[in-house]
Formats: sequence, C-alpha cells, structure tokens
Amino acid sequence: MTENDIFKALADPTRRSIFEKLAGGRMNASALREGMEISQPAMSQHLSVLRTAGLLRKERKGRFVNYEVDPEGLALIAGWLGKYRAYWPERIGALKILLKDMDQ
Amino acid sequence: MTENDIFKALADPTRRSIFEKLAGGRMNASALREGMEISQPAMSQHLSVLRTAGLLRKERKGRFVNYEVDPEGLALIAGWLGKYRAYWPERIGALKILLKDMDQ
DNA sequence: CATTCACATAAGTGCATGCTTATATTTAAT
DNA sequence: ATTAAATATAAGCATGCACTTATGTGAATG
Repeated sequence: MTENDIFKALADPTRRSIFEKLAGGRMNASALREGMEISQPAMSQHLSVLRTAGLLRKERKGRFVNYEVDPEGLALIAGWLGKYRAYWPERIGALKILLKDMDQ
Repeated sequence: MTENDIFKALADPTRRSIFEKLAGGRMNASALREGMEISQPAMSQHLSVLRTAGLLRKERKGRFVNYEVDPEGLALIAGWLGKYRAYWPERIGALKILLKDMDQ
C-alpha cells in the first residue's frame, strides 16, 4: 500500500471504472462484471491490484467475495494532493470541502 | 488533458518527483535534473508527459524553458477525489496529522 | 460425495512505456 | 558568422503490464 501502488492502480481506466462502481456500495466480483465486457480472470486481477494498493477491501461471504472501497487508499491520495495545497484553485468545490474538513 | 493522461503521468515515480520539485517553485529543465541522475532526453520526455496531462505549464525564457505547476491538473484530481467524498470523513483525522507532519 | 458455482492463480502473448544514443532546433555568446 | 548551450525529437530496445486460455481452490447444493 504505497503511493506508487495507488497511482499505478489508478492509471488503468478499467480499474477506475471498477472503483467507481464500488463507490456506489459493496459488490461481489460477478456483479461488478455486469455490463463491463471483461473476462472473469481480468476482473480478478484488477481487483487484486486495487486491493494491494489499499483502494479496496475484500470480505468472503460464502462462495462470493464482496469488495468495497477502502478509505485508506483515498486518504493517501488526499495526503498527496495536500502537498500541493498552495496550487489548489479557489474555484474547486470539492477541495474547498476537503480543506474545510482538514482545518477543523 | 484527460483524467487518464493525469493518472498515467503520475503513475511514474520519477515524474512525481519532478512534479514535487516544481511545487517548490518554477524551474528550468536543467535545474530540475540536478541531483536526479536522469538523462536530458528522459527529463524532456517526462516534462512533456506532465505538460500534456495538464499538470505543468511551460514558458520559454531565452534558451531556457521554465516549468511550473498547472493548477488545472490538480483540479482534475481533486474532482476525481470529490466523487468519493462519502468515504473521506473517517480518515480525515489521520490526514490532518499527515499534513501537519509534512509542514515541518 | 459429486457437481456446480464464484473466484483465484499460472503461464504465455502483444502492446505500451521508459530508457538509451543520435541528431535536430532554438537562442545566446564570442 | 561560428560555436556553444538548453531543450526537443527520432528511433531502437528492454521491461512492464493488461489481456488471454487453462487450471486450481473453496464453498454451496443436489
């Protein structure tokens, strides 16, 4: 779970799609594949990369495995972004919210 | 200047180092190379990737070319991070500590 | 207990990517 | 004008990476 793992994991558009899907709530690997035109092994490999990076957690549930967003990874990105705070544009709402939360 | 360009650009540790150096202020390509053990063409190529991604701006100054952080790219990352705001809060405390440590 | 289902792992393949050396380009200095 | 300095581009190469097919593992169901 390093900065490098995270950025490499997110460098792939398919993995970002998977991550985005999971932002909607926990889901198993088969459900994730629906409407994604991706093979089962490919999905499994992508999930492994995202998990190793600290962006996802997994939890076995019988013969299914549920995946969910792991805030640890997001915190690391936020930390990285925080280093460049001096350059954050004023107009960015999301950042303003982040900034506000961090200042408390 | 797409989300994909940005994440791919940041997936390389050398490029992240270059970007971090530039966070300290504008600098030309030769100055950036100092203490980095990287060839001139490699640096030029990295700068090109970062610029295409929208993470850097360039400005010719005589026979030097100064590079500086472009907030546009950071805004895009912030926008991406913003989509997962629902998962931020629990970790904001740790993030605050992280940022505090980095300020020293 | 045998089969089926959900998922993981192994091994191989083609393309992307970061490097190299060589050369071009642009501006400054002599 | 010539030369030198700063940077960019070209072409080739080696490694990484996302995919494939095939097979393994672990759990439910009949």
